[in-house]
Amino acid sequence: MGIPLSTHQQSVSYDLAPAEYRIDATSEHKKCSSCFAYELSLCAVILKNAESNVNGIAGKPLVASVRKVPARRTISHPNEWSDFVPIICEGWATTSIALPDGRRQILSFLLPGDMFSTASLFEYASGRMVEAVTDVTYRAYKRSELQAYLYEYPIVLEMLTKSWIEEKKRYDQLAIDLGRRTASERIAGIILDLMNRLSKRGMTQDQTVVFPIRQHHIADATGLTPVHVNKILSEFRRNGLIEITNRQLTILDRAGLHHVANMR
Amino acid sequence: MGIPLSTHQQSVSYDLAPAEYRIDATSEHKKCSSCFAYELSLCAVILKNAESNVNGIAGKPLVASVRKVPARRTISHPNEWSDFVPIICEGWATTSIALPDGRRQILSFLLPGDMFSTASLFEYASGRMVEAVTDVTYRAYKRSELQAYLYEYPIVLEMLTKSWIEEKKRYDQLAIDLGRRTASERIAGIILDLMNRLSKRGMTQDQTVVFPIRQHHIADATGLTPVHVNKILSEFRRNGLIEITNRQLTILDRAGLHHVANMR
DNA sequence: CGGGCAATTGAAATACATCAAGGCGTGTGG
DNA sequence: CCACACGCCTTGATGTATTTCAATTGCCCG
Repeated sequence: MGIPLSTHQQSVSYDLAPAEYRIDATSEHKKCSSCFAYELSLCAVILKNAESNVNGIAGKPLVASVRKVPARRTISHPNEWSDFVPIICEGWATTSIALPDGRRQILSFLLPGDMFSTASLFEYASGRMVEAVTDVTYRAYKRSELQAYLYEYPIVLEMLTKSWIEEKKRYDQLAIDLGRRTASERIAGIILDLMNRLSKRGMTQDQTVVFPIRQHHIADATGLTPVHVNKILSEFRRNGLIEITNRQLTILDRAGLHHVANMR
Repeated sequence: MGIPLSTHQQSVSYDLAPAEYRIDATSEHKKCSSCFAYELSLCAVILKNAESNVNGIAGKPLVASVRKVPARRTISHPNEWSDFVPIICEGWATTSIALPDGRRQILSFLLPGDMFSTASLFEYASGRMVEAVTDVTYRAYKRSELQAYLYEYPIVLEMLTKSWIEEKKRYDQLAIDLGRRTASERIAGIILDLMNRLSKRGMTQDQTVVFPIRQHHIADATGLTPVHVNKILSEFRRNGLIEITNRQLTILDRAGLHHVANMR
């Protein structure tokens, strides 16, 4: 019939990343506050609360286990049960869902500061697969503790609803991208979107970023075929829009790319 | 370039549906509890709380304005500001987003008991267009009051997070549908999904339902062209899977349809 | 040095879009 | 009551964006 199969054969056995060590968040403060995404993420809120140690529960600082996963390893399986809420500290990961026959759709790329999903605060299994693109380290907060925090500190709740709304907007964009945009638009769009998110985190130098994702990732994120992604990327290069060398992406003609993306 | 334009030309001027009358929810109890979606929706929770009138805020029952909108009218515009959280009582509606050039993607069909979006409890403008398919009546709760309710009654919050998670699952499905499924799968899938949701509401008689949506709605929901939708529906009919007459859809071969949909 | 993963390219196939025309049903105005 | 327009469905012919298939290359890593 013509079904685009998954583009990435999964040869990894079920293998939960072990908690390497447990720390309380405060003791890691220095480390966290130097994180790329510090101000964006829940982490900042959590740590600041732990610091301004005034009322009841702040006396008991939030415990997070730090975990590390090598590149290309599965971090969590669709129906894996977990009592922890993970937030990325370093590296890139993907969340995706798959059809039984292997077709796969990447829902988002996870960057430092991202929770796997906002809903992970309330659900024990996300229904999604999370995979490391590069080596990844993430912090896993105990869900029950984080929830207690949530009810205790209105600002945390507020932060959460805000990021929920953000997430919804991204979903909406994803839907219209996949449903109604051409291949070039989707690919240009995803590049620009990633650039934005990276630059918010201070992870760009001028117009270039380290760009660890493979073409098959782009394919799975855009609902296209790796071959076709390749052709369109070549076209972008030919037209002087971008340049990719050595896992580094640089945008040569931002306006041009924006125009191709047909952005909002 | 080959851009599928919107399939539905919008000739409706900006026109906010007027609040026809204001009532307090308790006085409408009989009406609401006979609603198709009574047990599924927030409404039940709200009314039951209003009834079991024990502590503080329940003394002041939630006020909802009931509004009616004729078929094909726009209910709310993408950046329209509103202090109300709407829940459908009767009729079908769509939520969609559009690109500047007119391409459009339907994100979901709204049925009785559905909120426009779970996030509408927290955001003043959804970024989405909501349009009536049939005549629609909906209830608009004041956001501030509903939020107070939320913080007061844990069960309401619980209900909300549950429906949030449901919503997330639907988003995920939408993404993989649009990104990775064939036209036939998408269309069969949407039919089965609607049947499920309708039957949960008691809106089916045996295998047939009233089916007010047009082919262009299916097109906009599946990311396809009305023409192509038509061809695939014809095929379904030819193969004895479904039958559509007189705004009524009946499923003749559920197993077959399921098989075409390639469902989970 | 071999083997798997990734990128690249060309040729052929196909799923879906576009274009075009006609029909049917319903409401509307003369 | 007819004429007419309009929205919707239907169908065929043609075009094209994207997939599939296949083969080659380079690269990194053990």
